[in-house]
Amino acid sequence: MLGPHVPELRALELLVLVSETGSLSAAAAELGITQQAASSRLRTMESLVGASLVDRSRRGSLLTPTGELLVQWSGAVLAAAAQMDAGIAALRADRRGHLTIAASLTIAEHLLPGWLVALRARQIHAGLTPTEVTMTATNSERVESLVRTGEVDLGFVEGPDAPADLHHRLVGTDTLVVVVGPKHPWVTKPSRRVSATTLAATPLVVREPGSGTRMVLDRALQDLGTVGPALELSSTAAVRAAVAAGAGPAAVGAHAIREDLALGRLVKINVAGLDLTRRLHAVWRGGVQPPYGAARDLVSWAADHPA
Amino acid sequence: MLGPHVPELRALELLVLVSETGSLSAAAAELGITQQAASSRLRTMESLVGASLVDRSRRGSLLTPTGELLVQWSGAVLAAAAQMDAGIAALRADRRGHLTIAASLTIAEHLLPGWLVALRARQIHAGLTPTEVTMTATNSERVESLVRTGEVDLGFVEGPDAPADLHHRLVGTDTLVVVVGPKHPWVTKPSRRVSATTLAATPLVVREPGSGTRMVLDRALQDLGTVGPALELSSTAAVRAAVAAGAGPAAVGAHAIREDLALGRLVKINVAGLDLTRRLHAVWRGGVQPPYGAARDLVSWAADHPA
DNA sequence: ACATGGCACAAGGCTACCTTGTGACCCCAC
DNA sequence: GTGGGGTCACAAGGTAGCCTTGTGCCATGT
Repeated sequence: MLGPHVPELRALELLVLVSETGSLSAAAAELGITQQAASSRLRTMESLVGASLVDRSRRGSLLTPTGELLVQWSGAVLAAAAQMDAGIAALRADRRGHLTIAASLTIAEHLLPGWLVALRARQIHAGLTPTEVTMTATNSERVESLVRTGEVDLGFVEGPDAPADLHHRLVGTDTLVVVVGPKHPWVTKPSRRVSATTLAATPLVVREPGSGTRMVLDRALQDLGTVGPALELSSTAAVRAAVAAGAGPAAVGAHAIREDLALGRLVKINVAGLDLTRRLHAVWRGGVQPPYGAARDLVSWAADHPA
Repeated sequence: MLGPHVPELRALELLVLVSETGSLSAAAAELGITQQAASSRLRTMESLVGASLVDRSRRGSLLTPTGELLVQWSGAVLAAAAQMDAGIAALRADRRGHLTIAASLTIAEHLLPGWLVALRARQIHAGLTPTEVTMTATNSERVESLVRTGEVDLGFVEGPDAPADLHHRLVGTDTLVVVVGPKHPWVTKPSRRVSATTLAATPLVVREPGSGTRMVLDRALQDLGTVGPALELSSTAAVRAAVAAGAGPAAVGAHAIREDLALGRLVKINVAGLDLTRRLHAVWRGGVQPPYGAARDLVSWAADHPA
């Protein structure tokens, strides 16, 4: 829950613009509002935070140290918001004549928005008009089929290997982590370590077949003889909740549960000798190179900037 | 600049709460507003984003896939906002009877808010009432003096070494990066590499004396015979702007210029054989252990969770 | 001296939000 | 079957916040 002293995004944006332009009226002009509106918005923000943020003078405005601090913090918030903006823009974009992408949920959530922001920034920096991108988020299996049928220009999938019949390029890897609820018996094991065979013999909370996470897990356990799942759910959030409630162990992407681990809602279990590496690939049809200029840029940026 | 389709923080928060509680009215209750207000807020958010985010049913509400995606993105935005909230709370807190902290600017900006959020979460998780923290952000020199005079309970400083006459504990390290503007002659050097002596013989854009960044730089260059600075500025933002405009090279913390590097506003230069490591220390007066329970928790959490 | 640029104050209108009141619907328990 | 608890939507009304227009002041610079 957010306290009552946090300004809204638009107010933070204004403060950052004031810091960059050194003037209230210039910042207002950038936002397309009047100077008076900016002045008042800033005032309410100052009374909200409880400190003066801007030193107004007759020839411009300079931030106070507190203001600078807030600008830094706003930077992080607005960077995340910019990623969301890119994601929303991709969800909204008109589907014709633009670059269409399908991505697995993990990639759509955590990686793709950042890539889109970077692509856009680079295009603007190069004097181009930014490409409009349309994004579909679905599981890896369906992403591959969308690429095969040509419904999208470019796909991003996750799984143990690259798909065989599509051109691809590795754009990242991550590793699944095995977690249990805080009251699970494994929590008391020495160094919280269990063997791969123990894991394979335990009913797990898993994602639906066709998801990259599920494929990696099935592949890792296939030689150990699997037992049926305890529960099969179609979103990571549902898996997290089920595991926290004690439904059984699960293997999930590390970033999705960082906060749960810190708060003790979930506990990480070490599993010896099990390869839970998930490979993230860009995939496309046709030539060896990704199709368009923008798609090519996006793929090479992604490949060069692992998470 | 943020597009017009990004909801405000409160709206995002509502969506996350709906996702967690599975009910519009429950989410509304948590926020202290009526169910109708929540319903309308959600509606405007949906028309803003241009997609339906929640499937309303007679017994609860479930997010659509798009809604889930937005929740994930909101997670990043709200996490950053929570850090800002913690920071603002520390700026606002009443100074008596609470834990008072002074921190160098870098730490106050990038690290401390996260630590405060974690401390608060752990205290709540342990059933304690969270400690109110008061924070002052200033340069390392003044932080040390505030700790010495007892005006604050705990300090966080950065510099080449730990301060000699205070108890301390290492809570992180980072490395300064040498950058120049995109049109600087060094950009064309092979592998963008210059020698330490070349750097020492060049007038630099520096922070004011007393800042940790400055101390690290002075210390690293002291045996090479320094030339006077090109410009002396009292904030990292000012340094970044000056360097980008071509005022000369500067050494700055890596995280502060990540975006500038990606956009090509600044270019990183490799300097051979120069130790620009900055050590981040918690410092306190009195016993070998940090004073209070909360302060001790904070320090050990910080030490155990490097950035 | 006068234009320019920067900010604050004041008044007015509009919009958007929130609250109260109400209705429809479903599930469950009795 | 029927009433109670729960969910959400619709409607009406008030309020408050925000934005715009209009104005004044002051410093700088030409």
